[in-house]
Amino acid sequence: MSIRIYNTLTKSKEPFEPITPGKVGIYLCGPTVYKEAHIGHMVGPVIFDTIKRYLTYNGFDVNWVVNITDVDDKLIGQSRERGITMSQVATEMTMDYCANLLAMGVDQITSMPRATENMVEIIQFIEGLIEKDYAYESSGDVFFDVQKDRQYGKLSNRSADEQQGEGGGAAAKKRSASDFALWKSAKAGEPAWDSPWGQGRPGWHIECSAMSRRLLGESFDIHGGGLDLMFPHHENEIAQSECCHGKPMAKYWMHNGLLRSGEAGKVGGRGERESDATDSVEQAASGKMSRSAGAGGLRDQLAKHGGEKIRFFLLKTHYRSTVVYSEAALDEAAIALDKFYVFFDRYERITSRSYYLAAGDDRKLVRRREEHDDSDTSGLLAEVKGYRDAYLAKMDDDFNSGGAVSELFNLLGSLNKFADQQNLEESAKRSQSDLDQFCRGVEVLRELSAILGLFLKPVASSAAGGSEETLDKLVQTFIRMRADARQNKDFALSDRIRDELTAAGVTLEDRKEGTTWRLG
RNA sequence: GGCGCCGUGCCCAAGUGGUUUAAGGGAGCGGAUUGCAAAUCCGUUAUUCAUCGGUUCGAAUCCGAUCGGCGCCUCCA
Repeated sequence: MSIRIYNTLTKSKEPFEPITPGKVGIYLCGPTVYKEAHIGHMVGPVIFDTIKRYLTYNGFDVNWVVNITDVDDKLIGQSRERGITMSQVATEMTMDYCANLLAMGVDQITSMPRATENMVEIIQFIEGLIEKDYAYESSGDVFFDVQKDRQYGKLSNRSADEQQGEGGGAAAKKRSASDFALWKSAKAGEPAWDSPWGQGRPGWHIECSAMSRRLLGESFDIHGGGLDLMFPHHENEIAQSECCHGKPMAKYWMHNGLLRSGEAGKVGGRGERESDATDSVEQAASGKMSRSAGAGGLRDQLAKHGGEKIRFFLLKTHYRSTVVYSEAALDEAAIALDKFYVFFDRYERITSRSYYLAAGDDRKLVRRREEHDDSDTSGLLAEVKGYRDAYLAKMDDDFNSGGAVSELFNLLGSLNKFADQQNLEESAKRSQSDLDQFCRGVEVLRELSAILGLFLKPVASSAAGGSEETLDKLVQTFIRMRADARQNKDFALSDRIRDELTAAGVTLEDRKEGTTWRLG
């Protein structure tokens, strides 16, 4: 079974065959860094981070590029508003973006080129288009001549004359309304770069054509981005690159679904949105996730929920679907995730080792899928293999992370059941061979979840550093007091101790070999 | 208006021609376990996949119509 990818260009799933065997080039359209990111900006990075992990797991050498747009009208606007330079705005917001990516576990990006650092390449690219007569200069501006591109509109299935293009002052300079800017002349006081057409800055689309060529070549394997970028951005990228090079820009075009913000009280959903006659604030906020919709800062959301929860929440659903973001939906994801965290504690009780060390270091986790030893097919391991095969089949099918997650739950259930039945928590009753089987099953769980970028390292406890130890001592004291009460059959007192701890956020669990506790 | 996407149990969600008389998670209910819980396990909640027609030996999966939702056509990921 090989990997298949849904290609927007052909509207069908196609077998994945990279242009150069063994190597994969991916370009993902990144952010315009003028304001702090919101959760919607993380959908693409999270899914492509997962895609890269999966391709690496399958033995490919992946080069993943995410661009940073650091010159643009909105950036200029921010710099004026805040009284700092455009470059300062960009640097600040790029750092914010990168910090958010890391918090979400996105650490697979190979390079993040900035538009302003690629001016030479951009200008050369525009010159090439002018030479080939696909672009023209018009009093300091340069436009792409859409009429010259016979194939224009093939990605989004539109014809050139349907497109409005930029209006305003630029319209008068254009040969036809659908032409779009490659280079914009600078007005007084705007950041500008020297060019053959005078002082100015690049248009929105050209940086992606120029930087992808520099870093990935004239033709590369996968180009990705949000569904909203399909038109006009990606269409224009195709026009620029393919007219310039005379060959396909990217073999596979992938578009992720967009995030919507949902109203409180509803878990989410693809379809309905309740519409009241009154135009309430809540209603205005329920809809497309965008900066204007008051989606809430990602920074706050990350602080509140943690990156792993949000990542899991996004990966639970197929990347091409619309996801509705709400607190209720996130709470549900948290409950589901907890099943794994609870199991990791169980693993630790059984083996006296941290789950996070179960299969060596992280690099070993992302090994080639062929490296499996399936010679041992005894009871548990046969089941484990079944779930692993199902998991990989789901991922092979257009990176169906939602389906893959369900196999993770199946695997988890299998491991819990085995631990129950073979009394693995009671050292006197268990057998070494059962323990070995169990550990090998857990290694598979760790390996498969690593593909999704989950459970790679312990989630930072809400209690900071040193106070963690103090908290444990404190809780242990209560546990001892409660144990005494239980000895004396004073259940009223023992229950009160437990209830009050629960109210304080500490859950107790009585086990054969003693009482344990956890937060939450 | 043009171009697309979607409608699966109480909620979320995979599946897109037969191995599915439909995964997985949440919620509910019943049971095992527990002093009672928590956690875990077992059972249970869609003869049905918006509706109506059609194609087919066979459809949630293909085609058409209808209803409902969503996105893009404005430099929003």
